[in-house]
Amino acid sequence: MNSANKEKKTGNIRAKSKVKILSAARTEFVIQGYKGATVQSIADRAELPKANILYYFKNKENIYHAVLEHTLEMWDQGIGTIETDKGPKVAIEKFIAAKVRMSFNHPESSKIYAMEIIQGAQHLKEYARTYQRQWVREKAKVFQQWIDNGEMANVDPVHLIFLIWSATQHYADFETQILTIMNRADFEEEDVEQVINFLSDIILRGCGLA
Amino acid sequence: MNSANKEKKTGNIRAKSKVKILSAARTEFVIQGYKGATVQSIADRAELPKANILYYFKNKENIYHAVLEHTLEMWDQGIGTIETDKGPKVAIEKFIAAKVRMSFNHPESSKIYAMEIIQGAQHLKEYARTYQRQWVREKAKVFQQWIDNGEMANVDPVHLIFLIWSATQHYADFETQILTIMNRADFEEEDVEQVINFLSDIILRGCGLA
DNA sequence: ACCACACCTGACTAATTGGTTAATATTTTC
DNA sequence: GAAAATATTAACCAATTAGTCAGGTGTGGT
Repeated sequence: MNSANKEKKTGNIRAKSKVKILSAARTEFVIQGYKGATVQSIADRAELPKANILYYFKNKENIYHAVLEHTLEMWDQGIGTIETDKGPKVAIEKFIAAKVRMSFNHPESSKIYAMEIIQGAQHLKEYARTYQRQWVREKAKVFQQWIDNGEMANVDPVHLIFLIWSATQHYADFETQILTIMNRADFEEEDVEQVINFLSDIILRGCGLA
Repeated sequence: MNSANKEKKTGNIRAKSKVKILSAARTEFVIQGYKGATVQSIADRAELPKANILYYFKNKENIYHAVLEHTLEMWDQGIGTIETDKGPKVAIEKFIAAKVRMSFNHPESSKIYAMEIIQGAQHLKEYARTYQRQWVREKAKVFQQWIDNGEMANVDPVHLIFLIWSATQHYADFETQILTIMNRADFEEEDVEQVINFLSDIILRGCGLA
């Protein structure tokens, strides 16, 4: 038996447990914060004994790192690439739509990430930080070309990315406040589309792309 | 001597200590989170013995509540009122400017508030939550009238408020990320004006007010 | 059957931390 | 300047919690 097969078999139960633990951990870290979330509370939520958690993850920080990494992976997969070959309007529209859907479908990941940044990104490795710098610069360069070609209004591309970023992320991070203000218990499917339409509408017009 | 004078005198040292403690606490709560910030770490930052902290504030939760309350007061004072008597353009411009300045001048307050909301607003009293609902509804009503009068584009007023809120708040909460992306150590005075101009420009145009 | 290895977990420990207390010092008031 | 009120602080305690460990149980391969 080669090592790939072995991994697949013996890793099965391992993988399942890890997923369960990480899911519980994500929730606990959001609600209680890094220090406030206890290994015991994660264990309780995952319905596993505490020692079992620490069998799969060396320590609490390791769990947190795994949660963070998962978030970054998902972010990269979901919105890492912007479709730039059909012009600014499609690019912005699709970017907004993808990011809004991410916010509504995975609010916890967004929240974890937000808290990490707010607290100074102490756990984020250097490469994760500079990676984003590269990402933004790359996209900004494309926007700048569109501006130079007169395909969209002359707005600072970097700040435009911040704007889209913040406006979309807001629906995940400030979920609680938004629901309170809208006097609702939960978001519904049509809310997602409404937000996408609203943001696309106003931001496209703001970019002279109406 | 009347009680006002008495308060003024005996409250002097008390007030000074409290300010020092709250300032230290604010920083600690931002960096470490509620559970992560220890009374000792607050004491160290305030350069006071721990027991002295607990002489002025019954317990840790009390300190946190005081920090939160101070934040809400400042928010209300700085941006509680929108100047609505000069039409939508001035109203939006001034609101954006006030909120951006708040973000750049008091990022820690914004961060504390953001973390509180992200974690489910567990410490926010009911009145604080519903107060904001009233606030948003009131402002939204004004926007709606402008829309009905054809003074601005037909955009959902509530989501417009969310948009301005998030875009401005972002510069406080995601300070770390933004500085990294812009490859800067700190913000400067001209950054504030640039952000105000950028956001006013794009949002006003988005609202058909260019 | 049996071996090797992965998986599981109750019980324990050392360190941290919120909060108390009681004794001392300083300031205010008259 | 003495009494009263306020402020200060070291020492202590009970509770919580991250992480260890030793002794299990299951399981797949031969």
